[in-house]
Amino acid sequence: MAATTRSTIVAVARRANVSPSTVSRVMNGHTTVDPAIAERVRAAAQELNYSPSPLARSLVLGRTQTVAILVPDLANPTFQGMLRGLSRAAARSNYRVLVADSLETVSEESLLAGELRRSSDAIVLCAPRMPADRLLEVMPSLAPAVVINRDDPRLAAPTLSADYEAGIRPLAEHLYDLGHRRLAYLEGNPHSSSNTSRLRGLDAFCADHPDVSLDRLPGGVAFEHGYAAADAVLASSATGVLAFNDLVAMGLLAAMHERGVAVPQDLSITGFDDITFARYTTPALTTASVPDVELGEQAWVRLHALLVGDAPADDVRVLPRLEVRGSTGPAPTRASGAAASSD
Amino acid sequence: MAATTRSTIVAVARRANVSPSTVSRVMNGHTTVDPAIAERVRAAAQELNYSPSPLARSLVLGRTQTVAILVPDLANPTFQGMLRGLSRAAARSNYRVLVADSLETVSEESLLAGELRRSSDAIVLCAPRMPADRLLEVMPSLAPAVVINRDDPRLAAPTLSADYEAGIRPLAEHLYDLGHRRLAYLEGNPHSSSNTSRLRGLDAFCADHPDVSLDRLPGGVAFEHGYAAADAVLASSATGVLAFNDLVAMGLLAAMHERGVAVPQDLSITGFDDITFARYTTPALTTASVPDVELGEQAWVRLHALLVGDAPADDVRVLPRLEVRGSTGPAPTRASGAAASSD
DNA sequence: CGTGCCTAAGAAATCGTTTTCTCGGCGGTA
DNA sequence: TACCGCCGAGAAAACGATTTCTTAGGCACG
Repeated sequence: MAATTRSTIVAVARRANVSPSTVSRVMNGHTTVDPAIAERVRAAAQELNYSPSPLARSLVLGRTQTVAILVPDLANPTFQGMLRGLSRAAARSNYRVLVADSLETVSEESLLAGELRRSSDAIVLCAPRMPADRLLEVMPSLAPAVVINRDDPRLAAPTLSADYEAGIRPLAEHLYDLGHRRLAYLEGNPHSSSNTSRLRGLDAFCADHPDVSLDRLPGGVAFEHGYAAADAVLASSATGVLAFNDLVAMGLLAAMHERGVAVPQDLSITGFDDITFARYTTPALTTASVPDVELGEQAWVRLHALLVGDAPADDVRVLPRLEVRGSTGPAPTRASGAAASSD
Repeated sequence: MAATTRSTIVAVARRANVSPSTVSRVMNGHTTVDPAIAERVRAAAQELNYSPSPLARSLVLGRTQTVAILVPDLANPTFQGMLRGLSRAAARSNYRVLVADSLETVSEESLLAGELRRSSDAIVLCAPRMPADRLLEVMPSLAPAVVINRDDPRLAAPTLSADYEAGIRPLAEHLYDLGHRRLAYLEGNPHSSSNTSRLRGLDAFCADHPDVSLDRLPGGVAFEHGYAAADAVLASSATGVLAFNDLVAMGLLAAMHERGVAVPQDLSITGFDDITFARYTTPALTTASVPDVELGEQAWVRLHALLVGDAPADDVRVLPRLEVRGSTGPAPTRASGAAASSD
């Protein structure tokens, strides 16, 4: 019968008439023990429905068989993808994943990271809004750790990132090739590293195309932010809009639909990330594809190397791939332009 | 200076010239200790950058400050929502979340659940495909635990569920009211409880409407399954399709679009769950809304009650809410029917 | 002035393992 | 036959905290 109280190693030892050491040895198959005794121990363990306490093991072994991941927002499909990639890859090595999202609390992010790290063996840090100096400050206490989407060269930890700076350019060029000259960028969080990266890319683009005007508009990171930005977009008289990410683009898309603004005839919209659902919007979203699941998997590969002391694998820097779909089209002629044309 | 090696409680004790007991007392504020000494201890702790090992605490306190959640598929937005709800609610009580998805390995699901449970204080079990008897068998060893979407009355654990049986009926009635008489149901996993629940609901519906014919077609749980079912749907000559969930519906939608079948003019399609993206498809998806995030939050409420020994809150059984959007419309007249009309 | 209680801090037990360390016995060789 | 070395199993230390148990000292009261 299964013991009502959790059975311990000494219970098994008593039942098999051996010492706890021997039970441990049998369970872990470390040293060679007399086959007869081993069998007796296994039987006793079975009867008592014994399995070693992970806690006690962790304490003495110094490893928890757990990795943590901190993401800014569990509602964002991109971070969900990273979590999924990490979780599945780690599971293959019999590691579990401790998850937390920091929501909007940038201030306590580093404390949270520390706590997570202390109850796991390693951590994946995805904190686009944490100030660079603070990040550098806490990193040593977080090791082993990998960082996602922070490209500060001073970071000692392995880094996985998408090259947002280079990745946004093809989107802009795409719009340019379609004849768009008045563009708007719906910003993400102003202080996030991924936002500033995109801005750098766009600045470079503008420098190469003096005939383009680019408006920076307040945006955000989710549907509602894109939705709320609709009026500002129309007021800007831009014909092409680069949204911070797919969610923002979808929100904008919905708002434009409600206002009767035709996409892409009156207005072209691009997203970023290529979340699964980007191809199912109306029209399907032109975007730049970031392999989130793969980033999560690769994060595990880096972490695993750190954990077993292997030579650290190279940093990963993926180039987002332009994905042209229906939400972008030729720039409207001046006459048939969007409602905002002032004359 | 921060110690290079993790500082322990005895290090702090030595530095403050007190016993480890006193340090512990100060850190936890349990007994009253001399203010001067307390200050000395705090200073020492600060200087050594000390924070107690969660592992050691867990071992002696018998709680890990962690809850686990097992979901069948981390890629499914519904389970992501539950995870999010759980994680955020638990975080408010300073609990962390250990996450795992069982993917397609039903066989090892109960082992995985046990492992997860043993390294946490409680578990949320979301295992729609685990056989009922096996579920009943493992539940005792998993307590404290809550179960999501299993309505077996023999279950001792608190249960959170959506009433799929009752919830699918309004969808069917909706199609019926639109004139559809030939319906098809794209099944989920045949052995999943949520699939059989829907089937029960549909059977009842059919019993009340003898003039309706319902085809059961093999489907699945993800985009690709819905996509792949397109030909079978057309061959069935159904005018209204109830997909197992929104993902399947979206896959079907895409396939129909490619085939030039107009939705809802030629074919009406409904989903289930009302994932965030359901309103952004073309046309937007008629579906039944399940509050996944709230289910996750309520799971935490139940778990928390169990953990602190409160009276268990009532089981939750939510009724999915019909959400009519653009993917359903009047049944086509016989002449203008879908491509499958054989003449 | 002595006894008793209360407080505050240290000593030691505990949580459940793993892993040295130690010791007894056995076999092989000189 | 005696000794050395090895092997298998138990004893004990360690992991890093918390918490009971103990004890010393101070204060109040008789």
